Parts: sequence; structure tokens; C-alpha cells
Amino acid sequence: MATQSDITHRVVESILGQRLAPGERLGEQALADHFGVSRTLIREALMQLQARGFVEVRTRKGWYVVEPSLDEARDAFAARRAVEGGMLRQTEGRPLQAVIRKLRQHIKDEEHALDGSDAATRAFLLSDFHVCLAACLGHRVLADILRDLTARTTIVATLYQSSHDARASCADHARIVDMLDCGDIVGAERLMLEHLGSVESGLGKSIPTQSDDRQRLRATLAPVSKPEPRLASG
Amino acid sequence: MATQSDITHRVVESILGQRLAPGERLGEQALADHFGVSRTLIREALMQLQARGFVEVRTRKGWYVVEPSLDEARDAFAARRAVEGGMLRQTEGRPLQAVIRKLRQHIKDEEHALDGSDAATRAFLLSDFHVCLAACLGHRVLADILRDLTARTTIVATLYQSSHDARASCADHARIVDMLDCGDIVGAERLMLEHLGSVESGLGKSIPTQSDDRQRLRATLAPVSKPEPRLASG
DNA sequence: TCTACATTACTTGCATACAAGCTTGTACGT
DNA sequence: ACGTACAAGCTTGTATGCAAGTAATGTAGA
Repeated sequence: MATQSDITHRVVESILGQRLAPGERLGEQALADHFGVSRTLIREALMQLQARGFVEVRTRKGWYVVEPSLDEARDAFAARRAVEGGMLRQTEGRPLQAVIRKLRQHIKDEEHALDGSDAATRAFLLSDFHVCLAACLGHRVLADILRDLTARTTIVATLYQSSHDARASCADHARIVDMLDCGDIVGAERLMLEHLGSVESGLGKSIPTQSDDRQRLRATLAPVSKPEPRLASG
Repeated sequence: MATQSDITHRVVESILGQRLAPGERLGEQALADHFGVSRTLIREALMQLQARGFVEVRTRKGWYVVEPSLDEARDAFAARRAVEGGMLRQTEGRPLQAVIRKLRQHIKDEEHALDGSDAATRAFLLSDFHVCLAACLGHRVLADILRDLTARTTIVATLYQSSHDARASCADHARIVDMLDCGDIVGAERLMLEHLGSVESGLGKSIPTQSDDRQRLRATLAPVSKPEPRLASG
């Protein structure tokens, strides 16, 4: 049997692993059946996820993974730049040996995932680096905030099919840690901002999947039939 | 009749207005009666507030407004420094006229509240300045984050009886906006960090109000009886 | 008088039941 | 043949009921 935290964890994990697509519908009964609990528990979990900005409810229609607009996507990245940049700047003058050691280990995990693991693990670890950075620096609140923020930008990346390579992200991470190791905090902040910028810049290359069901359906069905749309009589 | 958002809003407002004390118990039935709804809705609202870090549940005992430890209190302020500092730094090179106009209006509201309004309005407006700053800069996500973060530090201030004066905070706000008006972003950031630091430094002067109901009761009843505390044997 | 224990009242945890509304399918009328 | 109206099924929204556990109270015994 599953508890609320199990449910929320699993959903967030699925989002971070890009297995839950934006706009995807989350039926209460379906989730209840899946987790073997009643709808009550599912609703309570969904409420928490709603408060954290992961899902939204359309009254009497259902729960959906959020689909940020391009503006909202940019806003999420701007928030991450502010938070992560500010966080790094605040570390000035602190001992960072232990932090760097843990981060290097994390990067090793990332590299290992680049070769063998599945895409979900890869996406998760790349996001988790930023959470881990906050946690290693002793920022519990910021770690929580970044967990949600990175999830949000992961949704964005899924939605707008970010072209940014996992390998490039991992290399960015390594460079950031190297810079920290040099004691160059300002440089690390600059690299971090560049990193986030390059991930963001991979966006918007492709037309976003439309939130509207009609438009999504149209986009989905468009390529299959011949130029002349003939789907009515079926 | 009240909806969930009404309930969460009211609770958050009460926290921002320092009318809900940390450690205060929130009975489901009591809230349900107060808002004229069933416990189901109350629970869903409390779940959202839990996800946002405002309340916690002790199994089969009840819901309580969180009581951050001194460490957690410092962490919350550190988070605010990172977020608000980083946010200001990211504004470099942007037009700020409209922003400054709105913030000046907000400060006027604060000053007006200093004279006439009740303590709740005063506390709310002082916190809201920071949310307003984020919102004016176009940061929706950061505004949401700061709403929760300022609420958390408000709880902290209530718990540790921050000695920081409302009038001083308002003056700080005015100086920050003045600095923005000069186009000195770095200076504004510095003032903001100092402002947050001075609010934080007002903490820990007094022993925190004890979470335990008995001890709270003692604190409540202390002044009425004579110096010699004689309530133990009861 | 103090302590150990049983009982009682109360609170949360969870599931179920019912109400309200949207979507879809069908039949009827034009 | 087309459009509209109506009805059935499915989904969410909300309330209620019961189970499980905790704290408090009262009572009996030493």
C-alpha cells in the first residue's frame, strides 16, 4: 500500500525523469487503482503537487501535468538563474572541500548514467545536481525550492523539446565544480548562469505541443494522412 | 461558503499578519466549523499548506503551524538573501521606471499603515514589499516563492520575537527603491542584504516561545499570578 | 496521598457514498 | 441529410461514516 509521500514522490520522479509529459491527464480513479488506495489519498497528494506547481485541476474535467507557456518557461529559467546565482554568490568565503568532494561524486554518477542508464535516470541526475549543490552548501530550503524549480524546467524542456545535450550539461557541471575548486566563486556563478542560459536557449526551436486538446489532436493526426485531410467519414 | 483557496489564503494571511502563532494547533473540525465546510476540504487545504512548509501534521494528534528551529530560521533567511540578492542582480540593465513607481506607492501604503492600521496589516505589508518587488520585476515564480519564504521568516520573527522595528524596515525599503532609482543595482542588492541581515539579527534575543502546550499555557498565565511560579503541582 | 490502570472522549486517517457537471452517443424532428 | 435535444456514463467535488490511535479523566488499590 502506498502513502501520500510515496505518491507525490513517484509523480515528481516521473516528471524529473521525463516520463510524465506536460498536459498528460491524471485520472483520480486510475491513480487510485494503480497505487491501491482510495481517491481521497490521491486527491490529497494531487493537492500537494498543485501547491508545488506540478499539476493543475480543471474543474470537473481532471488533473493535468502543467504546460507552461513560453513566457512561463522563460520565467522559470529566470527564477533559477536568480536563485542559483544568488546562492553561489552567498558562498563566498566558506570552506568548500567537502562540498566539492560530494559534487565530484555526483558528476561521476552522471557520467556513468550517460553511458549505461536509461533516459529517466539521466534526466533525473542532471536535475539533481542543482538540488545537490544547494543541499551540500547547507541550504535546506533552497534545496527544496530547487527541487521544484528544476522539475518545472524539466517539464519545460520536455514540452519544448530542448535540444540541449545531456553530455554537455554534465560537462558544464564539471566545469562549475572545477571553478569552485579554484576558489573562484564569481567564475562559478558565471558558468552556472551560462549553463542555465544554454539549456534555456535550446528551447523554442520547435513548436510547442499545443495545450488545447483540439490543436494537439490536429498536430498528432496531421502527418499520418495524405495531404488532403480525410478523416471525417471514419 | 468557502473554497480551498479561500482557506489557504486566509491561513497564509493570518501567518503573514502574525495572528497565527507558530506551534498553534489547527483542529480539522474547528476549521471546518469556522469555514462552514466539511473536514475533507480542510484537509485538502492543509495538505497544500503542508507542501508549502507552513504547517505540519503529527499523526493522530493534529495540525500545527511550523516552529522552525534556530538553524531552520537562519536557513530561511539565508534562502531569502540568495533569492532576493540574485533577483536584484539579474535586473541589471532593465528599465525600472514603472517598477519604481509601483514600489513607491507600496511604501506609501506601508507608511500609512505605520500610523493608523493594525499590527496585522503592518506586518503583512512589510512582507508584501518583497513579493511586490519580485512581481513588479516580472518574476511570477519568484513572487510565489517569496510569498512562501517571507511567510516563513514571519513565522520565525513571531517565534523568536524579532526586535526589528516596522518603521526601520519601511525606511530600509525606501532606501532600496531610492538606490534602484539611481540605477545602482549593486547598491540596492547590498542594501537588501543588509536589510535582511538586520531583520535576522533581531532574532534569538529572547528564548523562543515553547511549543509545548503546557509551557504555552504557563507563559499565557504567568503574568496574572504572583512572581513565585506555583502551578507545577497541578 | 500517591500511583497504576481502565475507561472515555476526542482527533486524525482513510474509504465510501452521494451530488454535480461534462462528454459522448443516440434518437428524433426538420 | 443535417442539426438539435435528450439521455447515459464517466469524472470530479464534497460530505459523511467508521476505524485507529492518543490524551485525559476517573477509580481502585496500596
